[in-house]
Amino acid sequence: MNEKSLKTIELEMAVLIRRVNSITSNRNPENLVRSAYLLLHQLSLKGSAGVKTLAEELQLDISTVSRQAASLEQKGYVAKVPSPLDKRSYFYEITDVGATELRKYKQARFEKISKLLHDWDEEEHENFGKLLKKFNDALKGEI
Amino acid sequence: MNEKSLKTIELEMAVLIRRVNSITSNRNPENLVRSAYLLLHQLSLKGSAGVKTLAEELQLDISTVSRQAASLEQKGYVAKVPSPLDKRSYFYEITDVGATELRKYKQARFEKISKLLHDWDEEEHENFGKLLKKFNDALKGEI
DNA sequence: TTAAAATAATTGTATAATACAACTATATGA
DNA sequence: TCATATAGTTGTATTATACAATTATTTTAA
Repeated sequence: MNEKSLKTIELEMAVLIRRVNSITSNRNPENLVRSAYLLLHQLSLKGSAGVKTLAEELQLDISTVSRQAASLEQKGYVAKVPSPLDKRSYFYEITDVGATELRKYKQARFEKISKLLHDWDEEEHENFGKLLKKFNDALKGEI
Repeated sequence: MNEKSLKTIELEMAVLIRRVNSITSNRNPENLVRSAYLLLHQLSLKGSAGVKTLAEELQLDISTVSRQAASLEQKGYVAKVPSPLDKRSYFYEITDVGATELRKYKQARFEKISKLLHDWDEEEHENFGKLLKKFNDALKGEI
C-alpha cells in the first residue's frame, strides 16, 4: 500500500482544476462558451434531446441545462424544436453553424493540448488519455 | 502522429473539470473551503508569506488571495502578522488550528480518492500521479 | 370524465470563485 | 521632498452552478 501516489493525485488534482479553469475561461462570449461545450458535444454525439435528458446525461441540474441550451439557441448553434407528442417538451438539435463552431472549438483545444504535450512520448499521451477516461468513469457514480 | 490520444485528453479533460468541480463543491463553509485549500497548503509548505508572494505562487490575482487569506484568518486557520520592516505589508502564517484543519481536509480527500481508485493497480496510481504532475507543470507556463 | 398528481421546462434567486479597477497607506528614489 | 511605485483592500462584474417557485401540459385514479 503505497500512499505516495494517491497523495500526489490528491494534490495535483486540485492544482489541475485551478489551472485548467484559469486557462479555459472565456475571452470572447460571441462564440461557443466553455460551459456549453459539453452540451453541444452531447447533441452532436447522441442526436437531439430535451433538457431533462441532457441534464441527466451531463449530470447537471435541469435549470443549468435550460440556460445553456437557451444561450446556444440564441447564438444559432442549436434549434429548439417542439415535441409533437408532448407540448411541454422540446428537442434541441445541433445546427450546421453549431456543428462548425463545435469543430472549431474542439480543434482549438486540440491544438493547445498538442502544443502543450509536444515533448511527451506517444505512450505517455496514450496512458494519460486512458487514465483520465478511467478516472472520469469512476467519478461518474460519485455525483 | 496519433491524434486519438490527444483527442481523448481534450474531451476527458473537460469532463474531468465538470465532475471534480461538482463533487468537491463545499457543503459546510464552517471548515476549510475548497478555494482556500491550496493557499493553506502553500503556507504550510513554504512558510509564511504576504498576499503578493502568495498570489504569484498560486498564479491568482492579488485581490483573490487577499479575500481567501481574510477568510482563513477569520476562521483562525492563519494569523496575519504585520511586517516589521514595511508597514504596508503582512505575513500570513498557518496556525495550529489551521494545520490540523488542513491535515483533516487532505485526509478526507485522500480517503475519497483511495476509495475511488481502490481497484486500480499500483502502477496505474503511480502513472496517473506522475502524468498529472507533468501535465500541471506544462500548464504552469500557460497561465 | 374530471380533479389530483406528476412532469418538462423556464425563471427567480443565491452562492462560489474569480478578475479588474479604484483606492489607501506606505515606501523609494530622483 | 515630492513624484512614483508598491502592498494590500474593497467595489463591482462575470461565470457557472443549484435549489425553489412557477407555468403549462400530461397522466392517473376516483
